[in-house]
Amino acid sequence: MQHWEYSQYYGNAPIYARTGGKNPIAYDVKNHQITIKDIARELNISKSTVSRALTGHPSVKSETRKAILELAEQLDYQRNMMSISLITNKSYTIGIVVPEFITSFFPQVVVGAQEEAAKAGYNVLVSQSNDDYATEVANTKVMLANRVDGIMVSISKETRNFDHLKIFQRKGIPIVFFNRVCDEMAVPKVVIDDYDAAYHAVEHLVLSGRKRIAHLAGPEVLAISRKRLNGYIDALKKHQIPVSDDLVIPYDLNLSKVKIYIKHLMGLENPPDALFAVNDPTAIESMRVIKELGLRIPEDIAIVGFGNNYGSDFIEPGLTTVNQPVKEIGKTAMTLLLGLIDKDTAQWRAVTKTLDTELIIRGSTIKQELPQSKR
Amino acid sequence: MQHWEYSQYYGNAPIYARTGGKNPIAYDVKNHQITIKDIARELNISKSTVSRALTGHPSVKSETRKAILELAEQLDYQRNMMSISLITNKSYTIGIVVPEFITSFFPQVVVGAQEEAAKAGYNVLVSQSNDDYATEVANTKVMLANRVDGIMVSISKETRNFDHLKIFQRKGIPIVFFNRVCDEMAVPKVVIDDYDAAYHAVEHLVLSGRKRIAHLAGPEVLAISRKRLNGYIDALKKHQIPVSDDLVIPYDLNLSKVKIYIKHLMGLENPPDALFAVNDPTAIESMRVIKELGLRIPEDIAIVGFGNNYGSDFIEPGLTTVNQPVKEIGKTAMTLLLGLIDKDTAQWRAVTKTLDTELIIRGSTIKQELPQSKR
DNA sequence: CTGTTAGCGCCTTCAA
DNA sequence: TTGAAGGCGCTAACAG
Repeated sequence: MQHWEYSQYYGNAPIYARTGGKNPIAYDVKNHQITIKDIARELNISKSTVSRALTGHPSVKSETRKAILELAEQLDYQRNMMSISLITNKSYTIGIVVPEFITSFFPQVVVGAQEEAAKAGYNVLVSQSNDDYATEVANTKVMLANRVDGIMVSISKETRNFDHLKIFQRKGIPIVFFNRVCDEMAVPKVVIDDYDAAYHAVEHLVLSGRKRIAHLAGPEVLAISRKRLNGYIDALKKHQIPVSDDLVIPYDLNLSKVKIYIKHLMGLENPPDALFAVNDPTAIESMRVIKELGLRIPEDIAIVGFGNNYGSDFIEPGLTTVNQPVKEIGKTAMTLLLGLIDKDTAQWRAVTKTLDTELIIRGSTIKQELPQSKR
Repeated sequence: MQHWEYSQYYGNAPIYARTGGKNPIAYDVKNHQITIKDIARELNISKSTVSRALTGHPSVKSETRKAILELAEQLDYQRNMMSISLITNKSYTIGIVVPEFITSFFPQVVVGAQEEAAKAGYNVLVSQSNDDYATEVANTKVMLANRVDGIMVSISKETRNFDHLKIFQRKGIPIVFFNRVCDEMAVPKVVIDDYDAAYHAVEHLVLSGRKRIAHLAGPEVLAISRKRLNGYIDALKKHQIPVSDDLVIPYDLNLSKVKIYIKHLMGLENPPDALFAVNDPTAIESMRVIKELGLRIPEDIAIVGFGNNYGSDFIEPGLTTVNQPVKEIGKTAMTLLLGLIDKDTAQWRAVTKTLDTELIIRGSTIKQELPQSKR
């Protein structure tokens, strides 16, 4: 039996040394991962046989195979993925491009996507753009340079030109959009039914007796904003409530501006009795400002958000909002993406998966007995 | 390593077909990244010359160089990092191991680290363990298999055995711990002064007149928990307040158990008049339960959290908590880590960087006029 | 069943 | 200033 030992000096370069063999060998561990060559040399057989044994090829004498596998385990051999990548021209890496990492939404999507990717042996490279177009472009270049096998994208609020993403299409690298999608590209998308969710959210306000419902709308560039706006409009129309331009505020998702808009709205001669905010952070910030103005929620004004983000349950009153299956979005997008890799581009189908949402009703629209709803 | 500028054609479709040359060539874009070989063949010169020109080696006739660079730009040549990795035995990838991705803390740390890594041309591979030991071990194996050049680690709450991390040390792959560090490993660490921060947080409670201060303490395995506990104890001692075992609740960071503990505490014959929670999510959940019990914050019981997480400013009342420089933690850890890469292990120094914290006082400890403090 | 050879894309001697 | 050859670690095709 051979005997291997590690030197215990943490400060010094750890030496991987073998004693007692016919040819005592010493691997400087730093910069020397065990290779097939090492195993072949040690057992005095050819590299190809070692490779075959390690890859499970049947044509290896069981005796030889056993010796190889044993030694490999002993030496803690790990196949160098770089060479594989070089051969297959694949990186086994998926890029994920998101606009931000501050709210819990995108991190959670990434977690879902990650788990799916891991199952298939893929790694995930995440980049966030701070909702900045130039950064997004730079990030996608990095993805390209890293030869990602596919990308999952949610665009920044500034992105109007999609050339940096079309490059991927051209190179045959599959793209899947999620959440904030690009309408002009015919690629798979994972979304929720923003229109429908918004419609129901606003209808909920109407049915609870509100007549003047304001909307803090997101940037028009984002399909997601347009759809939510349309849902808002159609819900009002359906219930014969006039859509007033005064009450629809276009806004760029910059939270620091919410205060201005809310003060403006509440200062109107005929202020709104409800607010539908394009997302939860906006809704939450609105609530803060409204409370600062000394108004009561939901008595003076009801609030509905969108996203069921972290915090929307413990703010007071609890925020009525649209829940979306966050992890599921990540998983679905990744599954779609992995399905496209290694497939001929001719077979790509621009499917759009629409996941279900659910309106979660809390104290910001309906006065509740408890300080807030149970979880 | 030399830098190579890429073409900036955003608007035009970079076409991988060149017309008008003596041998018009067209590359099937799918699965055919432009290589040095392509350029050499096209210009009818040797591959080595092309390589030299692209890497900025001076010994290339300026005429030849120009032709090469031009064609490279035209064809949008991008050096294949895999071959470089194969040669240098480096992946230009840093692994980051975190316990969770739900609260904003770790995502923000990752963003900070990412930015630093990108500057140095490194990519970042993130894995989260869901605070599960087995997952953490599996994730580190993935890091290893991917030949990361270094790892940044914050351990899970279950991790008591560090063999999976010591492997990196042995292989000469640098490690830097942050936030939740491992005391028994002599490697660089980035932390905040948990003891000091806890001390001041508790002292703040004492100075505001509280006498019976409870503590929901984190798992003893985590140094971070022990330090916060010690800060708590010493602050009490300093002010001649007896430390009562009844008021120190050991808890495993599982939020669903908070309710039990709070009910227990508030049901005591002599209930606490203040609570120091080991982190913000715990503090926030405690506030929820306390409000459910019909008690007032801060009149009946004051609350202090730790972390200044997302949400601690808009919960009501605002949560007094310890702010930590989140992005800075990521940046610092990454800088330390990058400094170790390519250095001889003998030169590694187990420095510990301690970043400054700040106690943010809000309505959960001091009654405030406004619904909550301004941002 | 096993060994030899070639090649993935790139860089780096060595030679011209 | 340029070209040819070798090698990074691995797999696959082709011989034995």
